[in-house]
Amino acid sequence: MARYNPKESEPKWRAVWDQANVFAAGGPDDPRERYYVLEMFPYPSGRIHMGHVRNYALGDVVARYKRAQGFNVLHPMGWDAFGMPAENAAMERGVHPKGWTYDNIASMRAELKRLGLSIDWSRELATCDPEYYGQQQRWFLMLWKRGLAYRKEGVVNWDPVDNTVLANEQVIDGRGWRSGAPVEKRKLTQWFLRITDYADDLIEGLGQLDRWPDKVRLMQENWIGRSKGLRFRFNFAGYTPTGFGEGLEVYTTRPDTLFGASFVAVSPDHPLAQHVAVYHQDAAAFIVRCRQGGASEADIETGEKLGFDTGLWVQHPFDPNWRLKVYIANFVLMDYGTGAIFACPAHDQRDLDFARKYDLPVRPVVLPTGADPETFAVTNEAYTGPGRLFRSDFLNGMDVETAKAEAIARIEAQGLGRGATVDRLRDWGVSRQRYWGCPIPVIYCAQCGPQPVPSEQLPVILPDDVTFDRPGNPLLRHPTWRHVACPACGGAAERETDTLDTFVDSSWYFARFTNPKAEAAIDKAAADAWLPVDQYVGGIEHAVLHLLYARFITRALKDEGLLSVSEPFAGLFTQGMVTHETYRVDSDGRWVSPGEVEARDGRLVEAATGQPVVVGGVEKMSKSKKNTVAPEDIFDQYGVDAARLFVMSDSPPERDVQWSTGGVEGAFRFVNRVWAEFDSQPVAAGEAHSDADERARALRQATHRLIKGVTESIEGFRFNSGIARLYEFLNVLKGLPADGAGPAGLAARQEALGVLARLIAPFTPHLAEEGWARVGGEGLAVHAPWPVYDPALAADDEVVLPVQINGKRRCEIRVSAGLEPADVEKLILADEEVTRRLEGLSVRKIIVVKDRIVNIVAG
RNA sequence: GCCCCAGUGGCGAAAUGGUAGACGCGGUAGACUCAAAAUCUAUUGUCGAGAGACGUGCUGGUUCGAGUCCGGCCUGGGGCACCA
Repeated sequence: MARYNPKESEPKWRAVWDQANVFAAGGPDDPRERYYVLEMFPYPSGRIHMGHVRNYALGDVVARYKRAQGFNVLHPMGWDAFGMPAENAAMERGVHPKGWTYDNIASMRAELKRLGLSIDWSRELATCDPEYYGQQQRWFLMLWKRGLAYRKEGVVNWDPVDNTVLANEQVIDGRGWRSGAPVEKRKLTQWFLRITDYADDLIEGLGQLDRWPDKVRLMQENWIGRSKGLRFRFNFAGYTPTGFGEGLEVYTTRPDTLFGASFVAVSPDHPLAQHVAVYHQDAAAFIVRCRQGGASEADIETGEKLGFDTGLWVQHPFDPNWRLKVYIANFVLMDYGTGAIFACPAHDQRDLDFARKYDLPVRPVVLPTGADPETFAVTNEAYTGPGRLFRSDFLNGMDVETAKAEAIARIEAQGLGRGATVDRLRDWGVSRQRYWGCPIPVIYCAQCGPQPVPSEQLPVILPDDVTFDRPGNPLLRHPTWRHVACPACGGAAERETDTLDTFVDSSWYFARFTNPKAEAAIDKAAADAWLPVDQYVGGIEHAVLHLLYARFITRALKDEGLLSVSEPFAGLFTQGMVTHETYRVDSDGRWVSPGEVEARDGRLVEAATGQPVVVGGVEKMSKSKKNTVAPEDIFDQYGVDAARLFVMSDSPPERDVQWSTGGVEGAFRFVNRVWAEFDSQPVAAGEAHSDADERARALRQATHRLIKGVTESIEGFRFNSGIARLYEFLNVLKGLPADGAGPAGLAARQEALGVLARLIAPFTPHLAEEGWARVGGEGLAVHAPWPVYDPALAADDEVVLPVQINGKRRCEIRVSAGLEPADVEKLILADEEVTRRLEGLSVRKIIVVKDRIVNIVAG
């Protein structure tokens, strides 16, 4: 009996799969029902990490299971290949982003292949391939034509050292994540995608995504942030600034508090503020101060409210004699609502802070239940709870919701405004001043304005001859690339040198996978056949950005006629992270990696120095904390199957899993023990033991229950429970005496092993093939159909019913399964032990739950 | 601050309102071995010699019966955040 050798076995089976091309998705004529499984494609950073192992192993379980169930499975892989790290590598190490990226892809592809994933590699794509991003340029131009892409001057985070725009995620504590320089707010003309056009639909669509985690749907809903309120205008009192004859429009969610109005405020970026600044030097200075990234960030952190009194006044909509001051205020955002508010300090904390600072009136108008209208006052904490309106004329006595509706109705009747919903969601700024991204296919002509690059000139390919010796965008200083003729007039013109946010690249790759070689961006027939993705698997960190952008782009492309679905992902599963203990040297606090730590005399020390090591928290594996474990090392030591098994066995897939050496060793032991069962020769049918038939039946029952259990666990994404069933079954199998099994016993064992090989196949595919071959299975395990259980065998014939007396378990009784409660009751009362325990008590009630439990209420 | 989720042995965890702790890790004892590793066997929630009692963050409630359902609190994690 040889020990299982994954190093020999695993590559062997991968070669067999490759040769038989078993993972290629079936074409249009394939009669099987289609099933599309997709994991979020990786960024080619260089090496795979345990998070990848977990993500792709989870997806692979689904893919292999569905294939065994008889589905025509599409399970592709690609690379989210554009992005900053490639440029950083170029700047730091002088390598070209393109070479760096494709090298990384090559090594990561090899690592992923080693994982034994059932991927259709013929569909592989990288977003940095011109065939991919060129198609993206084509549909980008379609969106522009429809007005879904547009240019706008917007305020961006600008890194003054790196000379580039930073995404919000790249700003840490007000500083650029790379340069460490304070980030400035800068106005730049940028390309935007009109995601706000789809805000309604994106919210409504969430309701149909019943195979998405509630958490993700909720996060998207919050992100879109719809609020209901009133949009109305104030007329100016006295002087009306030029251009504001229509008044000043504000948005509020609390129209009920209009009688508590104290002042009106506009954003520093509001046209009115700009207007005032023309005449007022102090106003101009105030606006500059608000704009300065650093200053305003700090103000926000301390929550300090700053304002500038414009000297203008507006009329209260319900009382023309009531005048309100107009301020420019730093806490009012231009890109939310109308960029202007009316303030009710008594019922809004920010307004209250501002009112206290500038000594403005605070008038409570909502009275909490039970409060005294004479004495109720707001001092330093605004009252935002429910109550009844008071000091509010026609709103008096109404609750907040009624008052809101009434105030809106009045304003509408007066023709000053309308009830409105406003979303927190902003349009998506997609311009990046980077080289390593998809060029935006636009040409700027001084005469003709922005022009789309003509179709025959697409794709706009990134030039290879660029330099990274200086910060900023290499495309901007390339000597020739951007100088082109205007497609309209033929005169001298310039290309757009910005590239698209990489989230654009990942917003449609799932559609491209359905036919990655298509002439058009999307092969409609293939996309219609495969989309939506039946099961998408990835990290929760993409709950909003990627998953929202993909939903948006899918809708935009549908409206463009390129797709037929609105929702790209019918099922979504968000898996947890892989964590590990952290270790630090006690004396100097240095992080040390698990491999550098060893136990000496019952204490942990750093192997190299002997210094004591303290165990820190369990955290996500990260290079900075040095708590990573390299997948390749694990594969070398324990094999791929053990690694796959462990990341799925120890925790439910949605939760974090803690990597531990002991844990992977346990998985490795299981692999070996399973192998030992496959490898053991069936005992020659000699003299059958007297209870051989009984044992055979018990094994068959266990086998069929196992099929049921594992199948249900996979269907419910409870892979850890499914694996526990397999462990359990192995213990049963090992516990059965080999001799005297008899013909029935041998047959049952043969059945058990054949079932086991197929049930482990999604988790440990290599071992499954080895076992399937050993037990004489037909063809390959990957081609073997998923076993079907016999319900009669999976059911119990006898059950042990616990007997409770007054809710406490006292004894148990063995009865045949399915026995009616009335009959159980008779048996119970006749039972010796029950009778003994009931001595001195009178039975009041007996509750029998069929095949479950008996509870006797006695007193 | 607002919104959401989770608290079960030494650890990761399991449990359609029905025997709490399956399965794994770790521990203990034993077998094999000259010895160790590996492997195998037994055992392992706490208290108790035992019968038994007590145990799912705390606290009330619903129920014949609550880890599970409902109310209040505590702790931890996540998301959003001058969003009017």
